Amino acid sequence: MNYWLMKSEPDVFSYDDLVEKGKAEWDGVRNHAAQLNMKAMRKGDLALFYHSNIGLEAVGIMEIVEEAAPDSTDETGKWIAVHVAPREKLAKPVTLKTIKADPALAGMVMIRQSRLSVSPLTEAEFRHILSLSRA
DNA sequence: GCCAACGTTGGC
DNA sequence: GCCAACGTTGGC
Repeated sequence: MNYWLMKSEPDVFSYDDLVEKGKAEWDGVRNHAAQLNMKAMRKGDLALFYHSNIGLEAVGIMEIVEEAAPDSTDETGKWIAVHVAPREKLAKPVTLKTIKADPALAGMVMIRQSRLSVSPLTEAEFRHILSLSRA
């Protein structure tokens, strides 16, 4: 089982939008590093949903329910997307500020490479963020 | 194949 | 609104 962090601007697509839809294609990713991460995703993997630009916080957990397949919004046939479903909304969002201030999370790929929209998390990082959301 | 110019992302 | 990081494009 692998863990991931996926960013979306909430005014475009928020965690609540995902809850409302029940399941959604994570489309529109046009970055090779992010694409590689999505190709490595397996059914059952868990991902944190992070709100970028507005909110700047991890807000919920989702599950990868379908592995990489052609992105329906892509006409070139070059890009893939996965499908995700909501699992659990965090009791308390974990802000970027909190993440940055926590030495246990200093190694997060998202922190090192802030522009990457899909990044891996270690199991320890994933669990640590969940514990912060309950604090 | 290099690199300058330019565009985009995302935090501040 | 600004700027750093970084990916892409295009001239050479």
